[in-house]
Amino acid sequence: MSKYINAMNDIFKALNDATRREILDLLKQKDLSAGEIADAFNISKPSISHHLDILKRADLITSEKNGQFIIYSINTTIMEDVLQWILTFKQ
Amino acid sequence: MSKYINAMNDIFKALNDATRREILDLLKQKDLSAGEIADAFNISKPSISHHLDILKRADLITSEKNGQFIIYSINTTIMEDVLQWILTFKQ
DNA sequence: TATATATTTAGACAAATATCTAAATACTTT
DNA sequence: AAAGTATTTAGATATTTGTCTAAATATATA
Repeated sequence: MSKYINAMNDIFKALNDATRREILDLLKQKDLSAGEIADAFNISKPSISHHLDILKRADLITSEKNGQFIIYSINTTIMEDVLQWILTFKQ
Repeated sequence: MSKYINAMNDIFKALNDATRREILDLLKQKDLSAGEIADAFNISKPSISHHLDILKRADLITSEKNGQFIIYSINTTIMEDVLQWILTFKQ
């Protein structure tokens, strides 16, 4: 099993959850702390933390510590892999 | 919850499995019967049938009965929804 | 009509997933 | 140093998922 296939697995797994897709939609607009992200959902902070971990493992987001906050940012370049796969279906 | 979001859920759920993505890759090349698809994998026919059902519910494939065979075809138009969503991440 | 072939449905089960609460870690402020 | 804030880790649990075998359904052929 190639690294490419593992990456695709991680990406599709990460995208297979409405909450995680919404998190990406939020981060598309601006960087946010874990707490700010959690505040946007009726889900506990530990659960959001877990979702962030899955997105991070898929390389869809990155994080940077800023004092006591952890700021999450979207990594749009990884979407290119999915985009390319999708494009193979265009005729 | 909108119909759009349900559709996206079904699509991402369907794509979140390497076997199902491979089935789509096969059907990209040509229409195949359920048996021909099953022959391409080391998975039982009932399991493949279940995968086909999930792909069909997501509208990613269509099926047509031809005698005792059921021929599956890819529906590329539904990929447009995913494509559009992915494209919102391009800067 | 009986038998063979193609596919799905039903039911079971182990593994993966999303969620929670409680506790731990790390940083900031008083 | 103690208390407060931000976040994650740990552990538990209910639900979902992928797989299997056995049985049912539908079509074709002898």
